[in-house]
Amino acid sequence: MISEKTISRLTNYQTLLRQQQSMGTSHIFSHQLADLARVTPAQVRRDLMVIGYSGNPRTGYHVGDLQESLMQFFAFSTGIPTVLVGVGSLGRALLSYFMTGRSNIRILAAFDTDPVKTGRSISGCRVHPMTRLRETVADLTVTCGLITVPGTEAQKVVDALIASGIHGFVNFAPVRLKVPPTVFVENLDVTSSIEKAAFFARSYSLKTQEEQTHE
Amino acid sequence: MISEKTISRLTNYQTLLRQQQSMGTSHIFSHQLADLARVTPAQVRRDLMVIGYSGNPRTGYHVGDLQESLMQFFAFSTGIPTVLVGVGSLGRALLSYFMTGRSNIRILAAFDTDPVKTGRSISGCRVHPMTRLRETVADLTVTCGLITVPGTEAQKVVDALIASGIHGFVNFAPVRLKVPPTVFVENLDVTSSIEKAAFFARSYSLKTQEEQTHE
DNA sequence: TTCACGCTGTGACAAATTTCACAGCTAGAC
DNA sequence: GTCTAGCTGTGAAATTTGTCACAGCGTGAA
Ligand SMILES: NC(=O)c1ccc[n+]([C@@H]2O[C@H](COP(=O)([O-])OP(=O)(O)OC[C@H]3O[C@@H](n4cnc5c(N)ncnc54)[C@H](O)[C@@H]3O)[C@@H](O)[C@H]2O)c1
Ligand SMILES: NC(=O)c1ccc[n+]([C@@H]2O[C@H](COP(=O)([O-])OP(=O)(O)OC[C@H]3O[C@@H](n4cnc5c(N)ncnc54)[C@H](O)[C@@H]3O)[C@@H](O)[C@H]2O)c1
Repeated sequence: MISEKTISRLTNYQTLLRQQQSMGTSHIFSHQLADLARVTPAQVRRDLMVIGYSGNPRTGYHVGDLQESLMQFFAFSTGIPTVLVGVGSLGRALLSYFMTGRSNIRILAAFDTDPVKTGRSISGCRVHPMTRLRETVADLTVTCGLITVPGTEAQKVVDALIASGIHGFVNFAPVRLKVPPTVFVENLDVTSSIEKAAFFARSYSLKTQEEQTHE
Repeated sequence: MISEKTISRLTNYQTLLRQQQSMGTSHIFSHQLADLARVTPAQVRRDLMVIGYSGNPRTGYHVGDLQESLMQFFAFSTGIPTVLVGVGSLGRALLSYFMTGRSNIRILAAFDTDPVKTGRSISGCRVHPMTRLRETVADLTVTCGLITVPGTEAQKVVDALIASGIHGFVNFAPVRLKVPPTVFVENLDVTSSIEKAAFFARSYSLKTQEEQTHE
């Protein structure tokens, strides 16, 4: 079994490699990739073991080949098909970002209960009423659902999407969803992240003050 | 030293306890809180050790007292003062969400380089030009900076905020920032999270198919 | 051709994190 | 008062995650 952390780092390497390739880098050493990703060289080498790509002791990793191996490992060569539920302020921000495709993520359709929002397109993405979820999703082989509805609605929305056959979610609502073990949920709780940053900010800034006092 | 994971869970407990209290719950057992947070009861008890609050074997934890202890541990009784840099589509979504304060997070000011956006208020938050960053932040004792500028700009923005004395950041740009060890950065990379969810979605759905075949 | 340098791949080790399991306690029953 | 069921707090074990360190290899130099 392969850990979440490893997957996160591997997707990060993918992004960094794409950048490097566009800058004309043809080969890269583990310590260089490590610097970019802010991890140790040993970590990079260990992570790359799991995808089975081998580098060369003298020239390092071939950027193009490594990208190819990563692509194959993730099997996302044609982009990641997703749907978004909840076309509020956050939903619209995500649509405007991902519909002007700078990434390999494709938002194929959006859904909302509000009749004011349905029937038209936002940032080039069609917004459907929730009643049409099942039939629309069935046609699309969607890999991942983006949940941007209020917290109170999130559970029923995810239940409906699971019933339509989706196994992966990114949940922006500040609630822990209840899902079967065959479904993966990545929670992106902005509030929680700010609280975390604030906690460490305080503790780091206290540490800094102490050190200054001791000198 | 206390780990990031523990802090994340503790902030989550805080949110859940707030909800429980508003529902009239006066006491809660570790296994109940664990169910809500989707962790094990032992995990809850171990986490609560670090804040020094003790429960009662017969009645569990007193919701009000525990919240009080958490408040004191995090020292955020007056809310978390933040500033936001980059009033684009994502920045505006965050402003509209946090300025209609449902949480303890306060966005005290926003900044942008675009003269079209500066000088006015968005969702009740004043948007300043970047040139006024230093003086404005100096007046405010800000704990956390929210970075919602394009990836290419993120490093210079964070450098400027660090120079103004901010030690904590939530970074939405898809780049790894370079910061001194006295500064904490929480990266919220939406693209990366979707890729992660898509990877596990696929592997879970393959597993499901296999099991069905084996039967 | 031979050598030496500096990298990769990986077994072994170390650290961090989670879970186990149980002593000790406490409120209610009787 | 005494007993007991079922919780908490916490050492110790287990598991997960990251690092070390070095054998082995490929390349360019001589
Ligand atoms: N906006 C932010 O920056 C921000 C920040 C942190 C967290 N969040 C979270 O993200 C979620 C969305 O936030 P928002 O600010 O976009 O809210 P919003 O109120 O602007 O939008 C919510 C949208 O969901 C739709 N909706 C409601 N119930 C629905 C249902 N059952 N099915 C389908 N659609 C439904 C509404 O019609 C609306 O368009 C919330 O859970 C919020 O807590 C948002
Ligand atoms: N919008 C989304 O849903 C989304 C999703 C994933 C990631 N992101 C990331 O979040 C960031 C912002 O995204 P966005 O969609 O809001 O972009 P945007 O282009 O809509 O907004 C960026 C804002 O930053 C301002 N800006 C540019 N350079 C600046 C500087 N040096 N100092 C201060 N302000 C500056 C611009 O004027 C603009 O208002 C980007 O890094 C993007 O990759 C956004």
